[in-house]
Amino acid sequence: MKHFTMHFSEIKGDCRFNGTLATDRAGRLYDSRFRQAIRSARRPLSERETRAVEALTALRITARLTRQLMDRWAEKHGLSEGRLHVLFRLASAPDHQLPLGELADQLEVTPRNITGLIDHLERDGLVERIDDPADRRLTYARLTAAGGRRIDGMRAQGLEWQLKIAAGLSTEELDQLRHACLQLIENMTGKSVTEKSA
Amino acid sequence: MKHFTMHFSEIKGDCRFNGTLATDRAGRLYDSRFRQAIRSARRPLSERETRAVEALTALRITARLTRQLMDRWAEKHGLSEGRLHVLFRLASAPDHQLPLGELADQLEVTPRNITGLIDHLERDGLVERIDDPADRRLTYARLTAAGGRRIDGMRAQGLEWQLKIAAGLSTEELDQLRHACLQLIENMTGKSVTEKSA
DNA sequence: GATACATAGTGAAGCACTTCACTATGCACT
DNA sequence: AGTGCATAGTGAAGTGCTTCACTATGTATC
Repeated sequence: MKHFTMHFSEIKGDCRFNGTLATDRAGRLYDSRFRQAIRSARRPLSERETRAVEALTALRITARLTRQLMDRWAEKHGLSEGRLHVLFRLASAPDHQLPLGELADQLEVTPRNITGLIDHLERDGLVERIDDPADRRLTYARLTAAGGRRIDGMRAQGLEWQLKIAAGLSTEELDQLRHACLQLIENMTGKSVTEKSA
Repeated sequence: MKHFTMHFSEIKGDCRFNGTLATDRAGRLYDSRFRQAIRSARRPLSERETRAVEALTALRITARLTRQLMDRWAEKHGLSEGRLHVLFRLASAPDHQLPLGELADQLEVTPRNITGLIDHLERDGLVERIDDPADRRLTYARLTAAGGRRIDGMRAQGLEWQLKIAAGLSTEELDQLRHACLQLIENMTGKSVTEKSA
C-alpha cells in the first residue's frame, strides 16, 4: 500500500510568500509592501487599475503556490503533473476509459505526448491500453485497479487539503471567489454563459 | 524596436475551458457540468465541501489559464517564465540591480540556476553583470537600458490586459478576490498578518 | 481494389528547469 | 598566515514537456 499518510504541513513546508500581509479598514487582507510599491511607482495607477492589479497579483501568487503544492503532491505519489491529469480524467470518464486521441484533446496535449504519458503510466501499472474490437484503429486508456486505488486515495487527501486551505473563508466568500474566477475565465477564453438559473 | 503592438485577442486565442458556464440564483457564475459531476459522485460531498471544491477548482483553472497566457506572452517577447521573473524583480529593485544570490533567494531558485538565467539574459543584452568593488565576492545583475525598455513595454501591456481580464468585476468584487486569495496564501504558507488597519 | 483519411506509435531534437558534485575566488576571524 | 565561510561559476546528468517529421495500421469511399 503506497498511500502512507501524508500531512499537509509536511508539504506546505517550503511554500513561501514574499509580501507583507495586513488588514485594511474593511477587514480585508492586502499586501502592504506591494501596495507601497505601486504607490511609489513612476506612473501612478488609477483607483480601478490599482484594484485590478492588486487582485490579479494576489491571484497569480495563489496560482503559483497551488501549483507548487500540486506538483510536490503528485511527485510524492510518483506522478508528474501531466500523468496526474490523465489519471483524474480517466477516473471521471465512463468505465474509467477513453480513447487516446480524445484524452489528448481534453487534456490539451499533443497526440505525440499522450503516447509518452500513457507509456509511463502503463509501466507503473496504473493504466492499461485496450484495443477497440469495433474500430481497430482506436486504443483506449483504462484505469487499472491499482490506478483506481491511487486516484481514490489522492482524491480523499485532496479534499482534506482543500478544506484546510479554504479555512477562514465563509461559504459566502467561497462563492464569491468561484464567481470571480469564472468571470476571469470567461474573459480570458471568450466563452460565455450558456445556461441560466439552475 | 521590438515592441510591435500585440493584441490581447491574439494571445488568448487558444485558451480553452472545458466546463459549462451558468448563472445561479444569486447571479453568480458556476460550472454546471462540474457541479453535476460532484453531485453524481459515489461519495457525495457536504455543502461546505462542495463550496470549497467548486471555488478551488475554479481557482485552479484560472491559475492554469493565466499561466498559459503569461507563458505565451513571455515567449513572444523572447523570454522564458524564469527570465521574465528575473527582469521584473530587477525592475523593482533599487538601481535596478541585485546581487545574484539575493536574486536567487527572492525568486526561490537555486544559485546554480540563477547563473544560467543571467547568462541567457546577458547574452540577450537585457542584463549585465557588475562587480562590487567593496566586496569582490559579490556580483550584481543589473538591468541594461534595453532591458529597462523591454520591461517597461511589458508592464504597460500587462496593465492593459489585466484591465481587460478584470472587466465585468466591480471594484468591490476585485477587493473580495484579493482578500480571498491572500487568505488562501496565508493558509498555504503559514504566514500571518503582521500589520493592521492601514 | 485504389485512394484518402484517421488513429496511434516512433525517433530525434530542443527548452527550461532541477539536482549533485565540484572548483575558484575573496572576505573575516584567530 | 591559516582556517573557515560565503559567493559565484562549471559540468554532467536527469525530468517533463514540446515540436517536427515520419511509419504502420485500419477504416471508409469511390
